[in-house]
Amino acid sequence: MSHFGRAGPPDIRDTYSLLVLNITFRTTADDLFPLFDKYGKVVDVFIPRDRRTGDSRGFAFVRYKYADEAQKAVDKLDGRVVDGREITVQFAKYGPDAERIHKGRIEEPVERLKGRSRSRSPRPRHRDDYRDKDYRRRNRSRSRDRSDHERHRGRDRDRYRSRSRSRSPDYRKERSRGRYDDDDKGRSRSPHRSISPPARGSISPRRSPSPRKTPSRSRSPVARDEKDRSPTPKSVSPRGRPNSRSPSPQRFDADE
DNA sequence: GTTGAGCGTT
Repeated sequence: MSHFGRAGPPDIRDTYSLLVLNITFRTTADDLFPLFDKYGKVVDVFIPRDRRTGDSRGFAFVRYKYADEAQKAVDKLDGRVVDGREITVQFAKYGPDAERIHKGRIEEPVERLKGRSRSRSPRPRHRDDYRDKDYRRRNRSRSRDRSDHERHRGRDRDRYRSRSRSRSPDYRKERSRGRYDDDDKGRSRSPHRSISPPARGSISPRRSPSPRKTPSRSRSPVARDEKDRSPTPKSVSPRGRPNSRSPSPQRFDADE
């Protein structure tokens, strides 16, 4: 596939990694290999792609055997138009294992800085607030696994939702906190109001299309008690049958 | 089918 028939990094002992950016999404390692191999000995060419879709991310890693050749390739291929797109070739700053890289060369792993190496350079936010870009950046840094439930669909809607959740409560606190607070309090303190569904302001994480048919069992035992007791008060005898229908007979013991 | 700043896999 992307690799030369190998699965994983071949040998990064003395290789120089080059980062190729701005490449087309259709460009594959096979297309870059001959291009980079012309300027030096290319050990391996890897193009990070999505694990689900399998699409290229738009950048590739070209590993050279010698730094001089890599430098030459950078100087020659940097700015070269590939597949109708100007690619950007530069030395990789970070290694696959977050190891220290000196001039694109992967140096020996440093135990002391290993934990700290994770902290990448704090790149300034270029765009104002791109949702798609943001999720990609975060996922790449934190988790490689990202959901594709909404990749190119419902950007406005998603953005709104995200904003609402992302926004700190303080933001709306100044605005609707007073009103909501009052409402919440009145709703919470009012015993006559059983359970009130979240009108708005609170979105349920998951909606159950098929509600349970037995809410009285674990919902409100008191209601059941009252119901049972009403029609058949004799049935429930605290003395005759201490624990036959009582949901919590321990109470009696505890009470005593 | 879409996109475009960035740093990687058995």
